[in-house]
This record gives sequence, C-alpha cells and structure tokens, in this order.
Amino acid sequence: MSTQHGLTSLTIQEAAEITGWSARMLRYIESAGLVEPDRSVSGYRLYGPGHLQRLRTLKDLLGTYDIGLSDVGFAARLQAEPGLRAAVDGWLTTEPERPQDVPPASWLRWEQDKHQKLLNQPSLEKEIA
Amino acid sequence: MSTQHGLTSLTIQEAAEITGWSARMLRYIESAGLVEPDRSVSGYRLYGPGHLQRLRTLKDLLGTYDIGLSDVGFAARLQAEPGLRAAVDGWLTTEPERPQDVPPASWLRWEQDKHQKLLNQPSLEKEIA
DNA sequence: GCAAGGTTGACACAGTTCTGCTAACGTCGT
DNA sequence: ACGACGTTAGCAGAACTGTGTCAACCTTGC
Repeated sequence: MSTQHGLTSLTIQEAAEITGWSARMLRYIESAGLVEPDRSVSGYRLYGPGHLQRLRTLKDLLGTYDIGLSDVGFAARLQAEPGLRAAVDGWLTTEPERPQDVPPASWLRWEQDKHQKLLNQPSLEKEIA
Repeated sequence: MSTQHGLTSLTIQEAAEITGWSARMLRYIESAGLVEPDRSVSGYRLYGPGHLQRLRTLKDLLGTYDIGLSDVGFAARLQAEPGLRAAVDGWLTTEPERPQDVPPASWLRWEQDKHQKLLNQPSLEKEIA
C-alpha cells in the first residue's frame, strides 16, 4: 500500500486495484475528460478520494444502465452546450403528429441492445392462441 | 413522382430523394426508432410530410453539431428513462471538489474528435526557440 | 404478366469504442 | 545502481456504427 506519496493520493495501479478499473482504462477515462487526476511534479497521476469515488460511481453508472463512456461523454456535451441540448430535445419532443402510436420499446430496445445483446425476456409474445 | 399512393405519402425511394438520405439509411433510422413511417396494408413504408420534415431536421441536427444517430438515440433514452437522466446528470454535476480546475475543452474536444479528426490548430507549440 | 420498385436479411467494410499488451524511456526507493 | 513502477505512443482485436450492395421474394401499374 505504501501510504507515503501524499497521504491520500494513490498511484494509478493502486487506484486501479481499489476501483476495479484497469490502469489502462483509467488513462482512457482521463483522455475522455471524465476523471482527471492531479499530477505530481514528475508527471505521475495522483488519485485522491474524490477521484476514487467518482471512478466507482462511474462504474456503477455504466453497469446499471448499460451505457458507455462515450454516452457519458455525450451527456457532458449536452450539459455544456445549451444549443446542442435545445436542438436535440427540440427534435425529440417534436413528434410527427399523433403522440399515441409510438410503441415505447423500439428505440429503447435498440439503444440497449448495443452492449449486451442477450436480453431474452420471455414476455411480449403474440398470443395468437 | 406519381402522386397517387395516398395524396401525400411517399415511398421510400421518393422520400430518400427529397430528404437526401439513402433508402438504406431511412430503414436504418427507422430501426433506430427515430423516424418511423406508416405502412401500407402490403407493408410498404409511407412517408408523410411530418416524416419528411423530421428527416430533414434530423440531418441538420447531425450535421450542425457533428453528432451521430446513436447520440440522438441516447438522448431519447435520457428523455424516456428519468432514472438514467438523473443518474447521469447527477454524476456529471458532482465534480470532485474544486470546480475551477476543469479546462472545459478536454472532453469537449474528445467528443467532437469522434467524427472529423482533422482539426489542426497551429497553436499549442513548445517554443524551444 | 412483366418490369419497376418495395421488403427483409445478410455480407462487407471503414471508422469508433473499449481494452490489453508491448516498447522506449523517465522516476522512486533502498 | 537496480528493480519496480510511472509516462506516452502505438499495435491489436472484438463489438458497434453507418453505409452500400446483393439475394430472394412480394406488390403495383400498365
């Protein structure tokens, strides 16, 4: 463990071990701008408690909803670019004309199929009887 | 043109020609649940004025902000799943601790680099002189 | 009834995403 | 000074995105 760097700053390997990510992924996540650790003078990444928490919750987030880092990145863009948010939300809420006929499972399915595509739910049959 | 199907319902080829998408893409967009045309009794896709408008604005949207269909799909999920929206927004707004040190260009850059990656800005050199 | 065009399904292929691994090189601790 | 570990850069590969194309099979218009 060697709690000697900064009293609560872990190196990338240590952070990797306790968060469950790989060191490689921590660098990738940083490149995505999602969790950016501090740096020591010599360039070493230093992960503090906040970073670790963020990394854990990020993992939960991706796992729970089956989304990807790029999705979170896009959500970040939505937050930061009000124009984008407005345009996208506007487009989405402008349903053609009749707001009844949308079976609310199609694109939902599509979006979810992306990551794990073995979701065999035995409901939703035809019941031709 | 043959305006004889339904008075304002175009077949996929016609819709493709006036919206600028290919027929292939119209089917793909439909599979994404983003623009779902009506169907004739025999199964032909029928695009009405609303669908056409939607297809055009969709094209604008993607072009203007350099996003992808999957991004719009994800935004749709955000709209439909309040839990997801809350979780993601929550994660994003929970910045580690100091909200000053985020250079607001990193992930923005990352997100935008996805589609066109030739943004050579001649600044940011080293000036070793 | 036949050509033009629609439908689904599949193969293909470039570009992205997410990950691992290796290389070449700098840093830290003893 | 040496080994463990960090840094960046790059190759690699599986899965997904965005498109085109082709096959096999219906529909429609004349």
